[in-house]
Amino acid sequence: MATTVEYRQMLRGAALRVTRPRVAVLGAVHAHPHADTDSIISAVRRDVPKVSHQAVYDSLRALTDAGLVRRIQPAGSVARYEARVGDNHHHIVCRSCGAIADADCAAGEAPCMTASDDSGFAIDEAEVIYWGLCPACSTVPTSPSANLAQPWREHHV
Amino acid sequence: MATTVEYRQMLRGAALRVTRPRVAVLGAVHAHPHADTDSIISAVRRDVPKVSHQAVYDSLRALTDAGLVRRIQPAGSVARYEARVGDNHHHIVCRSCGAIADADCAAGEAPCMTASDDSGFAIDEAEVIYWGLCPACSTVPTSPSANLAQPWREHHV
DNA sequence: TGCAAACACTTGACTCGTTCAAGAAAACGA
DNA sequence: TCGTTTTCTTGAACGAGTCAAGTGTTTGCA
Repeated sequence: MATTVEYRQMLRGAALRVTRPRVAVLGAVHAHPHADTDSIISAVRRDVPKVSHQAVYDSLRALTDAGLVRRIQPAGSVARYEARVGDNHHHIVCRSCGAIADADCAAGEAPCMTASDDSGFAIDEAEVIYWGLCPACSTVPTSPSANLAQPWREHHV
Repeated sequence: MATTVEYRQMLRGAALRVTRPRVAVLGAVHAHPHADTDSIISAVRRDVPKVSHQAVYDSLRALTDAGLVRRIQPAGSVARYEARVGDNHHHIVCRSCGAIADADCAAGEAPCMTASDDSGFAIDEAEVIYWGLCPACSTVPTSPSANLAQPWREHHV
C-alpha cells in the first residue's frame, strides 16, 4: 500500500498531470485489485465525493495507457483493473462467482510466449486466463451457471 | 465444410431440436470462423431472410451450451464464435485491426493447464490469447491504436 | 507570482451489444 | 394428427462505455 505522495510521484514519473481524481483512482486500484469500474468509482468517491464517472473512466484510460495500471477483461465480465504491472502474471477466474486470483504461470518468465504457429503475427503478449471454480464455489453445490455474468463485486476482498 | 444434413445430425446428436434458424446459424459459424454476432445474423439471413436477431442470439447460446460451437471474446471485442471445438486451441488477435487466427499452443495437448499456484481453484480450462500485429498491420505504418476496439468485421476472411 | 496554453473535469445525451418478456408458431413424441 | 414443450417474433429495456460542448485546473514560463 503506497501513500498519496507516492501516487503523485508515480503520476509525475509517467508524465501525467497530478489531479485529485487521478490520485484517488490510482489509490483505489491499489487498494482493490481486480475491481470493476463501478467499484472504483465508489471507492474514489470516498475521497473525492463529487467526481464524475467520466473522470474515472478518463483517469483509468490515462493510467492504463501510461502503464501504471493494467486492464483485464475476462469473457463475460466488465473491465477490471489492477496495479500489479510489468510482471506478466495471469489470472484465475471462477466461473460461478467471478472471483479473480493472480497466478504466476507455470512456464516461468514469459509463459506460452511463442505459439507453435504464429500465422505471421508479431506477438508481443500472451494473456492466460485459467477458468474454474474458486474454493467456496467448488464446495457449495449450487448451480454453477446461476450467477455467471453477474455484476461481481469485491468477491475477492 | 459440412452439409445441411450433417448440421441437422449434429443438432440431433446434441439433443437439440432441429430448426431452420439453428441449422443456418450452425452453418454460418462453420463458414465464418471468428465472426461476431452481427456478421452471423447477416449470414443466416441469406438462408432464412426473416430470422429475428433474438433467434440468432438464442441459437448461439444453445449451440454454445451444447458444445457445438465455441464462444470467444477477446478484451475490447464483442462476442465471436467458431466451430472448431474440443481441441483447446488458442487465438492470436491483432491489436490494430482485430483479425483473429488460430494457434495450437506450443506446450502441446493441455497447454499451461496447471498454474504454479492455483489459489485453491479447481481449474478446468486454460484460455490463451496472443496479442500482436497481423502481417498486414505490422507492415503498414498506421497508428496501432487507431482502430482498436472497432466493430471488426470479417477481417479474417 | 501571474499569465497563457494545454489539459482535465462536469454534465448530459447517446450508442450499441445484449437481454427480458409476452404471445405466436413450430417441432416432435405419442 | 394432437397436445405439450420448446423455440421464434416482436418490441422494449438495460447497462457499460463513449461522445461532445463548455467550464475549471494544472503547469511551464515570463
